[in-house]
Amino acid sequence: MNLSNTAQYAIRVLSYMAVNESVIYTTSEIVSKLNLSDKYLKRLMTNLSKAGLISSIQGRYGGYKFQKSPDTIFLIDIIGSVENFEKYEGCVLGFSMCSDENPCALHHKWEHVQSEISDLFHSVTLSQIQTEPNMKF
Amino acid sequence: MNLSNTAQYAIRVLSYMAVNESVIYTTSEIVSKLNLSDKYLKRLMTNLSKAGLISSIQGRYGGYKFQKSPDTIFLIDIIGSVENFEKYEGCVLGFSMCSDENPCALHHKWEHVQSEISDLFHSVTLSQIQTEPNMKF
DNA sequence: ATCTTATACTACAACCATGTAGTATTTATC
DNA sequence: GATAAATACTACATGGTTGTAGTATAAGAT
Repeated sequence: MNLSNTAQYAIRVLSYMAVNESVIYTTSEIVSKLNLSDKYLKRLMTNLSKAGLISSIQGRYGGYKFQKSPDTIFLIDIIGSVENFEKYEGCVLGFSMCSDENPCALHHKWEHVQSEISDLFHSVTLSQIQTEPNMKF
Repeated sequence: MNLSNTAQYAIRVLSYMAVNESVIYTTSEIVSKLNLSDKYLKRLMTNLSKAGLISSIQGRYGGYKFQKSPDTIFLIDIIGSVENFEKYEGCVLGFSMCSDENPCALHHKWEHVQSEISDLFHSVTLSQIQTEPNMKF
């Protein structure tokens, strides 16, 4: 599906935080658990805060916690907060106008798959993501 | 779905050529019909030739024609000839290992959609793409 | 007030996809 | 053989994503 690395990180981080949704997480804990770049994660967390998904607590014993309840955060909210989600919903061949009346070569074949992709991202919330023992973050 | 521009171009060009599969097409004709960059298309055509999908005819009255019959060219062949298709089939969160036993956060939700995407690209050939009067290339 | 430990900001580097420019090569026609 | 019309090749430019480095700022603990 080719989500950007940043979007993948965002989903992984928030999934991890959603396991205990009221805990305050520091970047150093997230970095050690998810094994990703420290500096890059910090920037990402700032962006997720600005997007209103989480809130930051500065200073000693600071960190990040959810600003909205995980059951109100949809995958599209996460992805949309770090990149333009439209690139995943527009015409698969890149046309700005593509419809049943004036379709691209793949329009009819692709229509059904596209709606499944969109439905999933629009309907799945953070709290609906299964947390099972063997799950990786 | 976020195919690369190059992959989108490739599908559009070959869809256009498939309408009259035995005709020799010059880059200038394709450029004028599909309205894309002349130089970039030329490089793309060279790559599609090297990939074995089309063959080039140099010199005067030259151009490009199909090397394989359009009904033997699957979408995955086209995309795979210009970029690494695995990025569309791997784990949606980017893990190199992701399975039912050791899944990522989205694994179970995504599984079904992923198989629909893969099925489509693996099963649809150029000749199966509908050519209707209002279709755009 | 000062120290410590967090996040916030800004600048820069590396890489890849995309696109442009110019030259070289090939081959049918004359 | 010379010309014309096509593809092939090489180098460079641009922009976005990803990642790194260093400094600034905030706020609790003492």
